[in-house]
Amino acid sequence: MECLRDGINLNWLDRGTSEIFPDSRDSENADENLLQRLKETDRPLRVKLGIDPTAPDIHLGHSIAFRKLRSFQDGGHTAVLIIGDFTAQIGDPTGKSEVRSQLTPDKVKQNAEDYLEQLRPILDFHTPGRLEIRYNSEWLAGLDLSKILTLLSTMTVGQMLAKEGFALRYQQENPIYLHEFLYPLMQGYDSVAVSADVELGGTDQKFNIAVGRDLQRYFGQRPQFGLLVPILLGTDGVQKMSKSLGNYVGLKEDALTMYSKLEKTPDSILDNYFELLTDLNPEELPENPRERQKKLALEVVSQYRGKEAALKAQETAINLVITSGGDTEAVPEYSLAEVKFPAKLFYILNVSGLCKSSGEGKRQIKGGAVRLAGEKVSDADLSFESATELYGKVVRLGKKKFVRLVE
RNA sequence: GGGUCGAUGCCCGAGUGGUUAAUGGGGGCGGACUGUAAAUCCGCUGGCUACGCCUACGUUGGUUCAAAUCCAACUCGGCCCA
Repeated sequence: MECLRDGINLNWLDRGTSEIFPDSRDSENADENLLQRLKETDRPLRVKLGIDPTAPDIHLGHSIAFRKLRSFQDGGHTAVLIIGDFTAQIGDPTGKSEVRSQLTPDKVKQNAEDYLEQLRPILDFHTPGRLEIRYNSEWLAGLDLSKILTLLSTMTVGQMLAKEGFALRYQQENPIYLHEFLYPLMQGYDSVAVSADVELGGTDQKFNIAVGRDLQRYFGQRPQFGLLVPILLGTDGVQKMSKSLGNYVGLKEDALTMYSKLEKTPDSILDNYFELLTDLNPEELPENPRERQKKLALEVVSQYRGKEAALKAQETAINLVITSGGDTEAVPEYSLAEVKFPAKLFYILNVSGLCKSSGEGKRQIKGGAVRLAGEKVSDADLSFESATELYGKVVRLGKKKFVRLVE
């Protein structure tokens, strides 16, 4: 992924790419063949990627598009990050999406900063000209009604209803609000506002990106290319990765947590994860599925937390299983300072975050899931008189959740 | 605006006056097995430091000894008509 003009090496373009459109691979026409366009261009292309500042943390699922964006950066192009502070108020109707809470400008700003912070390991923030950050309220907030009507008049209801999400909801007789129709148009207008040459997005963004092309054409611009990346499946291997489903790996999680989640990646999606989340050559991966899981976990954690932390997480993870808490160094700590004694164990399970509630804590003990300093606890009402007797001990829930109790 | 149907626990979905946090499925969590996987089997699946006390079937009132179940108004949705 070297140079701009004689960029012979464009292999990165296809890795983990789900679809590029328009897609005429044999064409010499740079308007319908992105590869051709990349070879011909005499200036950095403007590669747009929109982010939604409603969710403060991002996970590996989001990382795919950003990784692709990084590839463009490394190829000498300009990443144009659009922070959808304005569109966030409407909510992308892609997916189920319901009423969105209105975010205050401050909140949006803070989310955006958090977001950018998490992207540091992925994107090139330093090389001049490689990154441009824009807020779409800049051009959307000031649109007047006549302009909005112009936007609206470029599409028909039939076209809107062709969008997968809408079609489904319409068919299932679920409500579709009129303002939701505006979302694709606003996102499309973003492309006009920043003169995008390429827009990246998940496959679920195809419609919106296509609208961008239409609008650019309408406003006399050269239409952008759409480059779609797959939606990453969650660690359950079935549903898409999402925080609300709990099958995610967050970009700002600690090394051990990330490692623990990744090392149990289901076999069925392991190859997929390697392709989308790493740059490793499939040929060079270990044969043994268990070793592959470890390799994946190590590799991905290294990207975000550094190699050293990743290796340490791996070591800790292995030790934890073997010794049930022998090497406790990397285990998250929980301070008992706030706990009032005498205290029940199920209460500690709750406040330390191991369980969602005291009730769950009690149930887990009954179910034989809880160990204290390696010993299985069977008394659901086990209580402790003082904190000192617990200092340094590791509480374990199930196989992979640990907390070390400290002063 | 009119008519009509609907709103149940994370999700779907039973229940239509009376033990009981409320059948069942999914999902989730835990146990066995294993490769800390998949498949399979089993258990758990409102909250509270808890022999008891709270809060729950769209909202608010009402009828009743008793209501998720009956009544009224309201809110929100679907469909049909305009």
